[in-house]
Amino acid sequence: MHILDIFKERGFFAQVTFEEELYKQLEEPTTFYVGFDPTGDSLHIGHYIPIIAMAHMQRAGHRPIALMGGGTAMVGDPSGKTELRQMLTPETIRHNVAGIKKQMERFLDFGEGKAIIVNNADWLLKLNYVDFLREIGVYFSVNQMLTAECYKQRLEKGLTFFEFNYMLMQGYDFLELFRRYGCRLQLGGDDQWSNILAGADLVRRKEREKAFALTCKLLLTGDGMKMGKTVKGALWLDPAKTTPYEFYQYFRNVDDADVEKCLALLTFLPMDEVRRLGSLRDSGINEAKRVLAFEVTKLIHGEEEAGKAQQAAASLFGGGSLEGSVPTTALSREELLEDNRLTTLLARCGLAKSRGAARKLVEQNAVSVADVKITDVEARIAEDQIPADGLMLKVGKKTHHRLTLR
RNA sequence: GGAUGGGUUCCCGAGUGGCCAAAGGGAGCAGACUGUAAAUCUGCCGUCGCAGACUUCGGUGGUUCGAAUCCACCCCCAUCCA
Repeated sequence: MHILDIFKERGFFAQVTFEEELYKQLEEPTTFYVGFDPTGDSLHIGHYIPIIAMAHMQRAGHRPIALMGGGTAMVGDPSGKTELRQMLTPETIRHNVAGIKKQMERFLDFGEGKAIIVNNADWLLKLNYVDFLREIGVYFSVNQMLTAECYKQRLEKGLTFFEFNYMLMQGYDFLELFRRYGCRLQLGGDDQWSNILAGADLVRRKEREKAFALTCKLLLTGDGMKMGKTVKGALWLDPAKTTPYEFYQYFRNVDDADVEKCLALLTFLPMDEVRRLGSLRDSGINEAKRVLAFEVTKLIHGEEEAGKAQQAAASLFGGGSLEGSVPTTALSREELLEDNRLTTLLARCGLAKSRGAARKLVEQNAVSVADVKITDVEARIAEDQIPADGLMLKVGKKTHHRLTLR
């Protein structure tokens, strides 16, 4: 099956240039790239679709380049956000790149010549302003740029020249990658369409060579919101930032309407299976959600962690003995003796932001200790109430936490 | 550089001297209902907290018993003109 048809079938496809030509191009091994902002040392679920797309491409015999935007991060993409980015130090970028690469290795084979990882700071920071304008600037029409969707929105709110240049920088990346590695395709989220187009156009004009742009649908919830936001912020791929259990739970709880879409985009399950699971209705769709949560967690954290998360979820929600991995906080005896009020413990375990917040949760009937609802804000937990395998704290219906003594 | 209109709590957006921690909506959290879903209804929703205290309305100073609200200067944004 042609890779573009796979993309279409699984719902990746958003926009593409020269579709016919690209079909032909992709019949032979092609080098392509996806850009990532190394603004943090972990990827989150928003980065995940392009990564999966890269993996599909690599499986189809193409060579991916993961471009770290160490240079472009110094300007910041104006599409979407209004704030200026923080300037990153080279050390931070190196640290972040290392972290991100590690996560990508689960999906991409970085073996000899199979995939490339580069940082655009290597060429962008060396650029000379006048040379750049003369070489690259001449190929950009301001009139045309202003009609780009990403700038149109900003024209209402204000756009600095500083940010306006972002598109040229990203365009230049494509040109540079074409020159260095013969890269002919840039892939990205649909919000990157204008920027990607700029690069493909630049290669075509400057080098008179074929270059293509392809964007993937963004991971949106049924009501058009960006997916992957949780109480704690983004849904991270780093287990230290978002535990496998939390990760699993996020997908276990997606909207019915989003299940099939997520299965197609986020897993490698065959489409027949995806369609079967997606067609389940009412409580039957819970099976689909379990599969979705397990598969995605497996891809990111490995089968073992996914299994543990699934077990934990099953026992917590289905009753029965507790197995698997539930977030746990270990307290020393001294800490417990110091202040054993339930509200304090909830705050310590991160189940509430503060004692005040914990108090409110208790008042609202949200807290259970070892499956017993606690309504007394002054409740205390004695040492002998904590079994060896830990005391289960529950906030709301879905947040479980284990408290143990060291 | 000039003229005009603006900058309010996570977001949108009311508020023009005390009744303002600040309407309303959204988001978020919790409760009920459910299928660990959605929709709906209810409560919470600046910070810490038992009470109560403390900090916010672009910034800095000022007027006043009292300022998000009045004055001065400054910074930022939008629109139009140069």
